[in-house]
Amino acid sequence: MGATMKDIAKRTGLGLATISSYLNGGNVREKNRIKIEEAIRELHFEVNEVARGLKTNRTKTIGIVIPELNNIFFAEIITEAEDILRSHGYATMICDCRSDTEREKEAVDFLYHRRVDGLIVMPTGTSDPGFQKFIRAGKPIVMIDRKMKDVCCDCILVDNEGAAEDAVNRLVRAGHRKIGMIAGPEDVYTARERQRGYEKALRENNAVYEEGLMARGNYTIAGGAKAMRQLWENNPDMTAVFISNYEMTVGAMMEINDLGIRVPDELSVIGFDNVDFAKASVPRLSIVTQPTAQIAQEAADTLIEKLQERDSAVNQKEDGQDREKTTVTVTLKTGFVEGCSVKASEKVS
Amino acid sequence: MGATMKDIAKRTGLGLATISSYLNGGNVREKNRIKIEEAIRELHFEVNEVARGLKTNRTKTIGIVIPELNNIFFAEIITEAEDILRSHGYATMICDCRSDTEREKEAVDFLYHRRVDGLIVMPTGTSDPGFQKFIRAGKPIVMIDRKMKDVCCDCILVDNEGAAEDAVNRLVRAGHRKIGMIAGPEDVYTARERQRGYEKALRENNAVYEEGLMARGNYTIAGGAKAMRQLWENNPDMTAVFISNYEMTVGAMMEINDLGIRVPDELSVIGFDNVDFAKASVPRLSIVTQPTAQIAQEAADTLIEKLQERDSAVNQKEDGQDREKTTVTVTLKTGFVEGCSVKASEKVS
DNA sequence: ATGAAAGCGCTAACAA
DNA sequence: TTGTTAGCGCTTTCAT
Repeated sequence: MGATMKDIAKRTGLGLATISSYLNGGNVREKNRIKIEEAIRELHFEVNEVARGLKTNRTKTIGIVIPELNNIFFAEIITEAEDILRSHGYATMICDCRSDTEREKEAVDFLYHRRVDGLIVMPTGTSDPGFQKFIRAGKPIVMIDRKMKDVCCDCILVDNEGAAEDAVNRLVRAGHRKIGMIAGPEDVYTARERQRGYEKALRENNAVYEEGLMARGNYTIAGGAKAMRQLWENNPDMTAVFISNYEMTVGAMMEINDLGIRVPDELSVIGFDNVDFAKASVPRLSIVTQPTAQIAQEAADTLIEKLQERDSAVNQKEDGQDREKTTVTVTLKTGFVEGCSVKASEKVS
Repeated sequence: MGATMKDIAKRTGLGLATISSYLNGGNVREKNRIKIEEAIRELHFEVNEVARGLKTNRTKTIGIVIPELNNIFFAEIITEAEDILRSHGYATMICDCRSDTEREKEAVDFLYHRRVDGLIVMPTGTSDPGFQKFIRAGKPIVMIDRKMKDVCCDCILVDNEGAAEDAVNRLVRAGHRKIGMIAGPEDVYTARERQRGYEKALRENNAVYEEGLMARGNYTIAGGAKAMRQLWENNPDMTAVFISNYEMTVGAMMEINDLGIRVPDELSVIGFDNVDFAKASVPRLSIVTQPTAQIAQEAADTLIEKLQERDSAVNQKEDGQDREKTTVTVTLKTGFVEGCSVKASEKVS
């Protein structure tokens, strides 16, 4: 179908090696360069990356495994990361595992068969779905958003604990004492972190911490709605609530509307992620924001760096052993967008 | 690094063809099957899909080109499609071209080099970014959401005109006469279709159609906000508005809140896409919904079918020529989710 | 700077 | 059913 290097060689009367050299930025006599370029144009030649991949044992492809593509937070990161990787010549194979550990395993396996050069992952569960295979094969992994005990790799995290702490502190500073939280599932890393921040803020401010002030929402819209209702019914004296992810923020707002709760007069609210939603809410929501673009940039950069390290290590085999597995963990700061959903309570401490 | 078929052959004392046959579901003597499976397990053998792809000229990979991954409508479709394709053994390479025709060209080229077997695309512009190359190579393309004159391929569309018409009709039936529309960019297929539906509904109902009642919002949040303000300022007697995509719906709602417009008392609103946002709005928005899962299913099915057709055509070469390029265009119905954002006006016709 | 030739891991004739 | 062999399109020594 398409022309191959052989065709170019024949057409130009040159050898295969010369064509290859030309294609890979090697030195070629001016005269030949022109001939080659002409032939390429006339024969519509395009490098076959598959063949190249077979030979070099590098597919120039990165696998991405995420819990949900259909989720703005993840989607924003992936968009950025894909863009950066592609600009470096890397294709990305995205696998959405629907927050299911079984599917996650399949996805990792799938990508392994496809011989991707590296992985960017947001692990769903707490146990390794097969990352070790990649590590053993010397293929770098960058973990995003969540950390994992038994897998040794680079991590790009967000200061979830700090974010939650800061949010709750803002409520405390506004004079609130009975502050509820809608937390995520216990088995999710970020959820635990955010919960810890909430508890820390309360402790340090000598505010009340009661079991009943924390409801779990499972990181879903429906979960957020249910948790909100539960909190509202069980805590008539609660004056503020901190919601710890986007989906639950949406769900909670739905429920708040249904219950006819006036924000911020009856209840102050701080949500999470998605500035657009926050701005379109009535009243505008105050929210914690995550640096999605930065996460993507760090992740892509880290991975590409590791990949290049590996490439050059092949050429100058000398340092084959002293390649210490130095892994980096970057923790990024969150942001805060002020809305009108927090009311200064009577007493300001 | 990993074991190859050769290793398995050596280990079992069998020939390469036998191993290959086993791997591809051929018949192998029970005794040998066991030996092979044992060797595979012990050597941790995994098929190298890259090598297989080189040989068969099939990468079992589908390219997806979309304007924005970071957009719920697209993301929902992609998630579904990826899932279906993967379950059929196809990997997907997603390229987000940021609604930029230049990037779109690059993406199509990129995927061509990667030798993907087929394409699912939502074209950004109106001219071919390189699809012909795929068609010429016999690689199927399925176009989603938008249609394109000069490219002959299967299309999965949505009845945009009907959707808009229906929405506006609802407003008319509720007694509205001065109905505004926030339309999308003129060069986007769906935008034109939706606008046509709006105009048709007005015409058929003898309602007023004035230039000033239509504002263009560019399919973005900011655009939607600006268009809303413009409509509101120029049409003091407008009692209802139809917003023709999700982002603009969000933007319009922000502006409505900022302007202090009471919905639906002062203004009735019908938005587009994203049920979650609609439900979380105050009041709950009435919206047009698109069948994202169905779109994905149709697209994936159509593509897979074409792919299989092509595969079997290779084996039974007889019908090489009578492979008519029969292309299908499916148009799916939209849905409507009733909220509380439409008020019955005084006079009901 | 260029050419010849070997081989990456697999599939697919063709033989046996 | 199984083994042998020849490539798929590229990169990469090793000569020249």
